[in-house]
Amino acid sequence: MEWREITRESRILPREFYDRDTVTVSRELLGKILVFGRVAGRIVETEAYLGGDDLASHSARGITKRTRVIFGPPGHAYVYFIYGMHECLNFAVGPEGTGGAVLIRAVEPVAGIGIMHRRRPSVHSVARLASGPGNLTKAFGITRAQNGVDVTRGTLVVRELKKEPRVEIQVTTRIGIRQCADLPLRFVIKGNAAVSGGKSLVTGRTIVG
DNA sequence: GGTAGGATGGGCT
DNA sequence: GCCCATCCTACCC
Repeated sequence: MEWREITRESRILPREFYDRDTVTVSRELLGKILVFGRVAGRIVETEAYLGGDDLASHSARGITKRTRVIFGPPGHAYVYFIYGMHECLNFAVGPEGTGGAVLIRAVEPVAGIGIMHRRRPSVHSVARLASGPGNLTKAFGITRAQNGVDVTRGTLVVRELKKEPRVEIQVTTRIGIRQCADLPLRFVIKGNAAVSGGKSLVTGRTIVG
């Protein structure tokens, strides 16, 4: 897709989009266009991390220096560092003071594909460039420097195409967690090649087909 | 096609 | 000191 088409035929998602319950926002982010600088991709995989009782959420133990962004106003990026080498992108959702967040796990590259290849020289498949939360941030150049930024304005935004193709959503359990591992809170565009784990979905049990 | 294991550092108890 | 919302490589079918 050309940049001209992306900017002309879409609008930046407003704060109200993010100011809703975590599952709704997680589902509706599928098919939207994530943009950072000169790189863009279509979101194909998300996970919901609820506030309150969801022990898999970083927000489960309350407000700390790390988690304060999650409890802040909706529509801000929460970027955290994990396993000593990877960073993961989330959006704070729901009203200020609540602990909901959406993890962006994979996008299908749309623009800036040459840049992504340069950042990930060992990857030769376009669909794999930003497939998985750590791969996505590496391909996009997103780091903890983006933690806390407003994603309704600026260089890191999500855009909604005016003519958005209908997507078929598959729901599974979340990947790579131990607590609350049986909750149906992972959402993918069914059959999309950029979904992490490939087409088999073996790492997350399918709840709704 | 598949999986086992190691790299690596910050957050929190 | 232990846990962790990961990924890559090596190696084996």
